[in-house]
Amino acid sequence: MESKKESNFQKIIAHAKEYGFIYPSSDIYDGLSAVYDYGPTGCELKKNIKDYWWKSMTQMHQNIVGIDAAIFMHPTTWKASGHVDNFSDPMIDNKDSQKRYRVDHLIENYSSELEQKGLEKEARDLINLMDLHLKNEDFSALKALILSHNIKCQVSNTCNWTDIRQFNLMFKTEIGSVAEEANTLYLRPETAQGIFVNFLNVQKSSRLKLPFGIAQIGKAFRNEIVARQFIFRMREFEQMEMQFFIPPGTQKKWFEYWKETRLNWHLSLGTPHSKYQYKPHVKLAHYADAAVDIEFEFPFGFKEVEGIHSRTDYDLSRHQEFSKKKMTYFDPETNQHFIPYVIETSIGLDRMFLAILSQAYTEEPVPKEDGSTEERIVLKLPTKLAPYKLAIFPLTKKDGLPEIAQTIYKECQTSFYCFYEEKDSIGKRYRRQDAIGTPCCVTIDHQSKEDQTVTIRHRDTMLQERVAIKDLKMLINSYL
RNA sequence: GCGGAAGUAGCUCAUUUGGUAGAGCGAUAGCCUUCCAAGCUAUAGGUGGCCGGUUCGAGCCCGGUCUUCCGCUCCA
Repeated sequence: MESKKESNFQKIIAHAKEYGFIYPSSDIYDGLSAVYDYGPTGCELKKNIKDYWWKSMTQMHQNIVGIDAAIFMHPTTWKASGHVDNFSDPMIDNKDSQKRYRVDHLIENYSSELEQKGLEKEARDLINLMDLHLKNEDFSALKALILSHNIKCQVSNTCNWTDIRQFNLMFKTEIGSVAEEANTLYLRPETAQGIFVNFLNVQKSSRLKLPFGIAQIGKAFRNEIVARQFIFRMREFEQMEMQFFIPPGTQKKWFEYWKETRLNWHLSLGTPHSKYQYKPHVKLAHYADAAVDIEFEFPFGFKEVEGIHSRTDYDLSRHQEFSKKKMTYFDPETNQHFIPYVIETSIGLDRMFLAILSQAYTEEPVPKEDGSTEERIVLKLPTKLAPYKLAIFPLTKKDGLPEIAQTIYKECQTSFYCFYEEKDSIGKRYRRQDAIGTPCCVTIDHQSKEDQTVTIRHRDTMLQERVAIKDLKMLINSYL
């Protein structure tokens, strides 16, 4: 079973490349680890997922507006958010057990062992030394400290340590032509902070009253130590986030509201409920007072596709503290100033893409005329997400059929994406559209010249019906 | 990061013990046919991941390196 799932995942990856959904980045240079490019069909599908989310958030909610913040942000942003302190840790590996430790945890553990033995002074000295070396980022001194105290790995019970390495999960770069400490910029590791620092701008310019939300879609970057599983964990990825600002004390109610609303959004795409589950966080992040993941059953198991976090007033308070700007909201009804609480919904666009793709990928037997069966591969994408909505085929290349087909193409292309092809047999053309998930194909045949009708062939059922050419556009639009 | 496996045409794979690469599918053009991947003809496409070594000669042997996959590890 497991191996079948795995091989299915391999097939999805191969299919994604073959049909122009996703390629490895810089493919001609053998790819770049954990970075992928979206191809012609892939970028349409991705864009359609984005649009579907964006509209459900902004267009469908009077009190949610969008922004598009820059990827570069003032360096202090990341001090305030806690990313500079929490996102970067010196690590050390034990070569025998192959277990990795955070250096500070390793030394702190040993220090508390010393304390228990009554060696309180030694313990204190050790911690003081560690703090000094950590502050100076003197890794060789830190390693010497570990070795001189004979600190052992709890698994292998040896001191066979690697050198200490810094794993900073934020990508660094410099602004300006001179590389100085003060000019260090980070590529944002999450999009949320762009919303928080714009909270006052948006609230005032849009004259919004609590509760209200700010939505954003954008790239974020994390220098993951290990990034794997295709586009599930990439170093450059795209988030669709909404921060919902509320009065303090109402966070439980709104957390439940968004938890339910967001799951319903996923289910509205037709995916069976059994493919989704909630996973509450047991260990909460430093900023949260409640958190739940919405997990999807990927080919490699249930994994997070979206997170809903009750972030309290942590972010706005921290920005108020670091920027010295008041981040409070004045409630005219109660005549009170306060820092709003925040419920965050954060969905990984690439993960959503993978969820949609793996849910849609289907291999199914097709009975042939001679009684045998063959297999077809079909992407059963929701119609609103499909890259192309309609493929238009003249049955033959002559007798004026291509001309009629082109007329239909021109008529429809203003309303939705169409695909035109006259090459190869009709069956082959149908199957190619199955493979990229086009929900409908119309074929122009000789009868079309007589009575102005065409056959429309449906992707999932493979059934055909005859419709008037003049009704075609309306019919497809009714599916969207 | 550690361990294991792999890298030959767009894809799936061949190439018997070292003698400068083939097939199927796919692609393109044409013919014939026309409602579920039909047939025929022709064409294009590879300095065998990359670098180095051994050898008269390396896709094959050796070393290094990059990338991918699997397992561990990590993942506010």
